[in-house]
Amino acid sequence: MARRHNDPARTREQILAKATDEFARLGFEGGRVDRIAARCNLSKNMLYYYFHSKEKLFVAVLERMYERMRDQQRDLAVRTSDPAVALEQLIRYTFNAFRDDPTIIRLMNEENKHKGKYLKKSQRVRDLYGPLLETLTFVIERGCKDGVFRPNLDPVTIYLMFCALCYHYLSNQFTLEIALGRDMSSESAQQRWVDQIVEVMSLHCLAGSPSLRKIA
Amino acid sequence: MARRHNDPARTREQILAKATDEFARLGFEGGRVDRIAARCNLSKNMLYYYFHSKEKLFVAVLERMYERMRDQQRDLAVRTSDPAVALEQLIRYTFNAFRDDPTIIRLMNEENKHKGKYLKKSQRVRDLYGPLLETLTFVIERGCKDGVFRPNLDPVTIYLMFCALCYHYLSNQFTLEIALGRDMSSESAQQRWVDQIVEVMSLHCLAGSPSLRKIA
Amino acid sequence: MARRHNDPARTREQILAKATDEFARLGFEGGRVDRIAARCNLSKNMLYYYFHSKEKLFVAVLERMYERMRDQQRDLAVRTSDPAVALEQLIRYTFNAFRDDPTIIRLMNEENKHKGKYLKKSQRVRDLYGPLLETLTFVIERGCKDGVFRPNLDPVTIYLMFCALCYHYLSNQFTLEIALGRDMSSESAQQRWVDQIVEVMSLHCLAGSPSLRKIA
Amino acid sequence: MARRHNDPARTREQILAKATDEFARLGFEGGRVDRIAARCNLSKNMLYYYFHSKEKLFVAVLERMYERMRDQQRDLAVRTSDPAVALEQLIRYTFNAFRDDPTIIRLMNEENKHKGKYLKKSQRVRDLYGPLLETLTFVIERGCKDGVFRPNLDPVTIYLMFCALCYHYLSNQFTLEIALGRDMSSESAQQRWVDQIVEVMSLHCLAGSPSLRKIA
DNA sequence: GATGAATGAGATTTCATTCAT
DNA sequence: CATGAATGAAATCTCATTCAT
Repeated sequence: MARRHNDPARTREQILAKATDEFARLGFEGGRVDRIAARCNLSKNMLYYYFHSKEKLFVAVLERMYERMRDQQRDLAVRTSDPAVALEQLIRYTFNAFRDDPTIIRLMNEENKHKGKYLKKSQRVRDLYGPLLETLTFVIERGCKDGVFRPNLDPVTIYLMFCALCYHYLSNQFTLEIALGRDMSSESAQQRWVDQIVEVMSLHCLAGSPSLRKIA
Repeated sequence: MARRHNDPARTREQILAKATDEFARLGFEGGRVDRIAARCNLSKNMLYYYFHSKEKLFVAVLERMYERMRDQQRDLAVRTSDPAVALEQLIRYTFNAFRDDPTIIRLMNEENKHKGKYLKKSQRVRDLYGPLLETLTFVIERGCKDGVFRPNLDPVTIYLMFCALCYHYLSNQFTLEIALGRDMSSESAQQRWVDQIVEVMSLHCLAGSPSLRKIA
Repeated sequence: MARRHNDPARTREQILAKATDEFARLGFEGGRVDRIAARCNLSKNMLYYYFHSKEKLFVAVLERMYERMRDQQRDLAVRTSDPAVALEQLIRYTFNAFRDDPTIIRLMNEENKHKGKYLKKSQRVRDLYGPLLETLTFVIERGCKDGVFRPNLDPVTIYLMFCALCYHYLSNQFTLEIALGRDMSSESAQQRWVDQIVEVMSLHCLAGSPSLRKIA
Repeated sequence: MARRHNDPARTREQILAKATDEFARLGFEGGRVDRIAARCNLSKNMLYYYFHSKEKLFVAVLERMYERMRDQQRDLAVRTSDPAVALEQLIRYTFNAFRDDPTIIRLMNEENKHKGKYLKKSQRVRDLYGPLLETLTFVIERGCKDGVFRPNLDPVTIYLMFCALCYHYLSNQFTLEIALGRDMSSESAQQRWVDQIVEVMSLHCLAGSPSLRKIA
C-alpha cells in the first residue's frame, strides 16, 4: 500500500539502487532477487517486469555504476594550471571516489571474477574511464610540454599506477588488516596512504627525478 | 568403484585442489559442492565426511592457499647482496606468484567481499605474509644502512605499494582491457608492466631520488 | 496445472490436513515433506511458502488440532440436569472424540516424546481443555451441592482419571492386543470398555459409595 | 583404542542400552545409527555386525525391554495374604516401574504409532505381561473367594484400568502440565496421584462397594 | 571383531522464474 | 503496474548401509 501507481522511473531507480547494494555486498550468485524486491517493498515480479532476468538486472547495475562513475568524472574540474598539483588532485579524487562508493570496487571485482562476461554484453560501457583519462592526458601533456613532467609519459600507465594504489588498498582492506595486523580503515591511516601515493606518483612523473636507467 | 579407500590424504588433497579451483572461479556462493565432488570422482557426501560443510571447506581452501603462499615465500632466497637488485627480484617474484596462480587473487577478493568473515575463523593465518615481509625488511634495512636506499623506509608501505601494482593489474585485467581497449594479457604487455613497477619502486626507494618535498 | 492460484485459504487447510495425517501416522521425524506436498498435488516448496519450515508446519498442525478439540468441546452441551448422567455423557463424549479422530492421540504422544518442545512454542494453546473442564467443573459442583456426588471432588483429578482410561486403551491398542491376546478394536469390545469406565468413575464420584477409609 | 578385543557380549549389551535410550528419546525414525555407535565408542559397522539393520536393532531393543519388564515382574513377590493390600502393592509397583524406567512408555508409544509392526516380527514377546497378570489373577481370585472383592472381577480389566491410570499420567505429563497448568512431575504430586489410583481401584474391587446398577 | 573410507538414495530447503488476475 | 500463488530445478546436507583391509 506504500506504493500504488507510483512513478515507474522512480521504481526503476530504486530497484537499481537496492540491486547495486545487494550485488556489491554478495556478488552476482550471492545476491537474491527476493531480497532486492523485499527491500523495494515490491513483489518479485516487478523486477522481472522491469529487468527480465537476474542477469539483465546485474548488467543494468553495472551499466548504471559506470554511468555514475563517468558522470562523477565529468564534474571533475581540475582548475589549477600547475600539472603537479593537478595530478595530485586527480589521485585524491580517485581515492575518494573508490572510498565513498564501495560498490564500485566490489562490482568491478565481481565482473573480473566472471572474466568480464557481463560487461561484454553491454554496448555502452567502452569508454568507462573516458573523462578522467581525457583530463589526465590533458594534464600530462601540458606537464611534459612545460617541462614539469619528464617526457614521454604514457597517461594510461600513469592512470593504471595510481588507480592500482588506490584500489588495492581499499579492496583488500580486510585481509590485509588481518594479515598485517595494521590499521587500514581509520581516516588518518587512509590519509597517510594517499599522501604516499601522491609522493610516489609525483616522483615518477616529475622532471626533477633522475631517470632510473641513469642511476643504475 | 574407481576409488574405494585409496589414499585418504590424497583424497583430501584432491578435494582441496578442486574446491580451490571452483571457489576461485565462481566464488563461495557460486561454487557448487556437487561439481567439486564430481570433479573428484567422488560422491558428494564425501566432501561432508572430510570437511563437514561448504563453509568449512571454503575456510580450508583459504588456509591451504595461505600455506601455499607462505611455503613459496619460504623458498624465496634473495641471494644478491645488492639491495636494489634484491628489491627488483622481490617485485618480479610477487608478480609471478600472482600471475602463475590466479586462484590467489580470486580467493582474496572473495574474502574481502565477505569482509574477512571466513579468514577470521581461521586461527593459523595471521602471519600470512611473514617470510616475504621478513626478506623485504632485511633487504630494506640493509639498503638503508648501506646508503643505497633513502632512510626511514617502511617495509610494509613498500610492500603494499608493489603488491598493489602487481595485484590490481592482474585482478582487474578483464574490465580494464574492455574499458581501456588495451592489451593487458599478452606476455610482453605484462613484462612491460612489471618493468614499470620496478622502475617506480626503485625511484621511490633509492637514495639518489630527491625527496619530493624538496622538489615541491 | 490442476491448481494455479485456486484458493489460498483452502490450500493452507489442505496442507494442514495432510500434514496432520502424515505426522500423526509417522511422527515428526518420520513424516516427509515430499509426501505431504504430493498428497496435496502441490510442489513441495509451497509448504515452505505457507509454513516456512517443517518444524513450523508441525507446530501449526498441533495448534490446529488443539483448536479442533476446543471447538468440538464448545459444541458439547450436557443438557441433562442429572449430574450422574452428565458425567457419563462427558466420559462417552471423551472416548468418542479420541476414537473418532485418532490423530489426537498420536500427535499428543509425539509431543510428549519431545517433552512438549513444540507445544511450548505456541502461545495460544494453554487452555486446551478449557470448555470440557468448565463443563465438568459445573457438573461436579452441582452434583456435590445436590448431594448426588460426594463432597470435595476435584474436577481436574476426575478428568485425569477418565481421560487416562479412555486414552490409554486406544493409544496402546496394538501392543495390548498382541500382548494380552484380547480383542480391543471391535465396536463391542470398546463399548464394554467405556461402560466399565463409566461404572468405575460413577462409583468414585457418587455419594452412595462408602468412603474407602471407612471400608478399610 | 579404549576398546580392543573386548567381551562381545558386553559390547552387544552396550549397544542395546544406548540404542534403547536413543529410540526411547527420539523414536525409530528420529534415532540415529551414528549417534548410537558414537555413544558406544564404536564404529557404525559394529552395529551392523551385531544387528544387521536399524530395524532389527529396534526390534532387539523392544524385545530386550519386554524381557526387562518380565524379569522385573518375576521378582515381584506379593507376599501378603490380604488381597486389598496385595492389589495396592501391584498398583504401586506398576507406577514405579513406569516411572523408574521411562523408556518403557516411550518405546511402547513408538510401537503403537507403528501399529505394532515391529512387535509382530518378534516371536518371543507374546506373553509380555505374563507374570504380573498371573500374580494379579491369583490375588483377585483369592479376594473374590474370600469375599473381600466382589464376585466376577476380570483380572485383565482390572489390570487395564490401573495400568491406564499409571501410564497416561506419566506418558502425557508434558502436554498435561502445559495445558492444565498443574504440577505433575514433583514427587509429592505423583504420590498423591498413585494414592488416588489405589483408592479408585479399591473402591471398584472391594465387596463393600454397592453395585452401580443398584445405586442407579 | 573391528575400522575408516565410500556410496546412493533421499531429506529439507532455496531460488529464479512464471501464471492468472 | 502490480500482485500472490505456484513451479521446477537444483542446492546443501543427512543417513542407513557396504566394502576392503
